[in-house]
Parts: sequence; C-alpha cells; structure tokens
Amino acid sequence: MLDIRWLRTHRDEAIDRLSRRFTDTSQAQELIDRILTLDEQRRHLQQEVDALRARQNTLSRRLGELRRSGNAQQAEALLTELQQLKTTLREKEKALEAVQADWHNALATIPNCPHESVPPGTDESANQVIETWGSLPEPPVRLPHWEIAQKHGLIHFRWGAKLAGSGFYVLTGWGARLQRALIQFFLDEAVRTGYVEVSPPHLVNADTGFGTGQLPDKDRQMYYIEEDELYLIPTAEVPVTNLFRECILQEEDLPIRMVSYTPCYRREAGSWGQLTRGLNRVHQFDKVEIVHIVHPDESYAELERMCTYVHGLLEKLELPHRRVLLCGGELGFASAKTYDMEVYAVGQDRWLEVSSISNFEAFQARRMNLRVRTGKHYYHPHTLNGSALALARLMAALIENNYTPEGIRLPSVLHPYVGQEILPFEIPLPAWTQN
RNA sequence: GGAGGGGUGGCAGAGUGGACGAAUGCGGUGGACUUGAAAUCCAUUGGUCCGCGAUGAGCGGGCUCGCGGGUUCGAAUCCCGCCCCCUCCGCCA
Repeated sequence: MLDIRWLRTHRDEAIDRLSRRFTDTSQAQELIDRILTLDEQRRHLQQEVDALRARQNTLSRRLGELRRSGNAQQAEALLTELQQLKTTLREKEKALEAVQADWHNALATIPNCPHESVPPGTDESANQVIETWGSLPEPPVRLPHWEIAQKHGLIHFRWGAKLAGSGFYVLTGWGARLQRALIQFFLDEAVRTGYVEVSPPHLVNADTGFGTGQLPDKDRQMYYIEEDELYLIPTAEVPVTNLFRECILQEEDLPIRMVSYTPCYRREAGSWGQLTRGLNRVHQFDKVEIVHIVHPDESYAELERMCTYVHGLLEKLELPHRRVLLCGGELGFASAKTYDMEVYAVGQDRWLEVSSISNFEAFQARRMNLRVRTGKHYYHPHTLNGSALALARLMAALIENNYTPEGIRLPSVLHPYVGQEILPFEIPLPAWTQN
C-alpha cells in the first residue's frame, strides 16, 4: 500500500515512478488521480459525518440530563430533534461508507512505486544483466534434466501427473535424497550466518494474504480452500513476514533476519508450453526463503547484502549464475526493486531463475500495519525477502550441468549432506519404480 | 464435532443503558526530595481518522472495550452472527 499522505503531496513523482511499470504514463496517471479524487470525497464526507456525530453526542448527553432533572417537556422536544438527526446521519454514513470502500479498494490495488534505479519497461527485454559469475560448460552431450532424471530414476513425472495432474512430480531415490540435502545445506548456511529459523503454517487466512500483497492482486494464483477460507502459501514470505502484522516493534529489535523452509504452492494458471517442461514450472516446489525487516535507511544496502549472500550459496554449489535487475513491468505487485539470480542449465542452454530478491520498502509494512516506535513517534520499517534458494529449478541445473555417464557429480559442499560424491547410476531402483 | 468458561488500555483487573476512553494497582515518562540510588510525593501516560496550525508544538472533533451487524436519542454494558483462547468429552498423527 502506498502512503496516501505522501501521494497527496507527491502526485507527479508517484506517476513518474509508477510509469516505469507501464508502456506510458497514462495508466499510472489514471491510478493516482483516481485515488486522489476518492480521497478528496472521503475527507469531505468524513467532516460532515463527524460534525453530525458531534452534535448527536452533545444533544444525547443533554437529553439524559433533562430526563434526570425531570424536565419531561423539553426532553420530548429534544428527542424529536434527535430522531430526525439520526435519519440524516444514517444517510451520510452510508455515503461515507461507500466512498471509503472505493477508496480502500483503489489504494490497495495500486502496485508499489519502483525505485528510481529500476529501468522502465514492460517485459524481459528491458531487464539488465548486472553481473555474471562462472564460465558456461560445453559438454559433449546436452541433455535436459527431465530426460536424465527420468532415465536414471531421480524424478517420476508420470507419477506426479497420476496423483495430482500435470505440473506435479515425484522425487525418487537419489533425487529425493538430493532435495533433502539441499534443504538441509541451505538452512545450515543461513543459521550459521545468524538467521533465526522459522517453520510456519502452509495455510494462511485472507488478512495474511493481503498483508504481503498477494491479495487481492494474485487471488487466482493461490490455491484456495473454500470450506475453511484458507490459502496455500505461494512462498514462505507470506506467513513469515506476516508474523509481524499489527505489531509495534522497538527500534533495537531491528534488523530482523529470518530463514524459513516451506513448500510453495502455485496454481500457475495460464502457463504452459516447452519452457515449462520438467521442473521449470511446477505447482509445488520446495524453497528456503530469507526475510528481513530493517530500518528504512538501511534497506537498499540490505538488498545488496542479500544478493551477496545468495551469490555465495551459488558459488559454493559451483553453478554458473548471473544477477539480473528487473525492469518496472517485471516487478511483483509489492516490490520497489528486485534482482533475480539465474543459474545456467546447460542441458536446455537456458538461464533459470532460482532466486528473486526484493525490497518492498514500507509497502508491506503499511498493509500489515507494522510499525517501529521511537519515543513518541512511529515509522514503518522496510521489508525484504529473497530465495536462498528455490529447489526445483536448482536441481534441474545441478542435474544438467553435472551429468556424466556414471552419474551426477556433486559439488564438494554437498558431499557430507548426500553421503556421496556422485549420484550413482549403477545402483538401479527396483523395477516397480518404473510403473 | 459436543458441553462449559473467557476475550476491557503496556500488564493485572473493575465496570451490566447516560457524568466511561474507561476505577484501582503495576509498569513507562517528566519533576520534587537526595552527593547518588532506593523509598516517598506530584504530574503525566493507548491507537487511529478528519480539521486548524508549518509535514513542529498545540488545540478541536469523530471512531476505537476480540470482529461484524442490530436495538436505542444514547451501548464496554442489551440482542444476533463470527473469530480466538482455556477446561472437559469425542475423534485422531
């Protein structure tokens, strides 16, 4: 949620920054001018209603006094006046209520203003590759992970489809073992770095979905359980950030740095095709997420620190990767600035997004009503989060880049976690796994 | 799922239709006393929206006693629905 008071005095700046998300300024201008108009109306009606209520309060109190002093005649006259006042008040209140609803709805559906360093643009082509690490392997054979994994019993795609439908998969044998090792490795790294580990519910209510900005924006992208009015989390960001919804923190509580492993559930409505084969786009994947809450002056330095941390993980995994600055149109609804970390997957000859690191500034804190107290004053802290890291695609890259006829070679950092230096192919799974 | 009890300010805890934004205690802040501290005394102490004011201090008004609706001139208080917590029963990893 943007700050309405800031919008009142910074209309042009807001339009300028918001325009980075669109093809031209007109869309941003419409959004901003609509909320400013509604805000005018709202404040005007509020004043009228407040005045009527003040009068009602005064007269009601007087009526009580008259009754007590036994002045029945004057009391009757006052009662008639108050009954009329009540009618007009109800009409005004209704009008105010309607405008307030529009006002809230309009404000809640405006995306965050991109930071000034965010390039304008509406699609991938406007993204900027900031930095690339590692050299791209050039193996004699390039195989996509779904072929390798299927043939050698790491992943069973048909089973996934059978159990839940397309876009689901079942890990088997060494595939399942690799995933478990990666989760453990990422959590250990984070805890060693000083993060506090959090393991939250995978189902959340609508207030929680609203707090981080998934609702109402991403309504159709989340799985919804109607009977209990609960959403399956699309990322740990949602429950972990919302731990602080409706909270007042002390300044010494900051910075808060949390890490959380959860599965992520995403409907991915409308996505299909060659680019979504195998593990590239699935309805459920595992992810270790880091969530930070920091002082507003610190948030952009913190964003860089998070990127450095994620880069460190990828380096330990010996994967070629690059950092991409997203353009305005590619930003998520709540984000002011986002870097993606992409890993090169040689079998597909493609860069796969394995981490998305964002600064939401005060956008989420405002939605959640999260504040920090300093003496008599309050401010909204900045929230950030990033994947560290997302597993399905990372496994895809590990499998493709480290494929040998004997098995999948593992980076040394994973050896203790897997108990192997290689995911060997010569130990076959039982025949029934081919069902 | 069933039965019962409960949800009031930072905390504890009164309040069952009007003088209640809310007694009292604790805590916090400022001050007096003191070399300093403790004790004591005095004052002050929630959030939010709107207006005036300089985006400050301050002043005025509205809303806020789990949440939403209703009754009433007037609701913390009465009625209805929902949520959460506790106890017992049932079910269950």
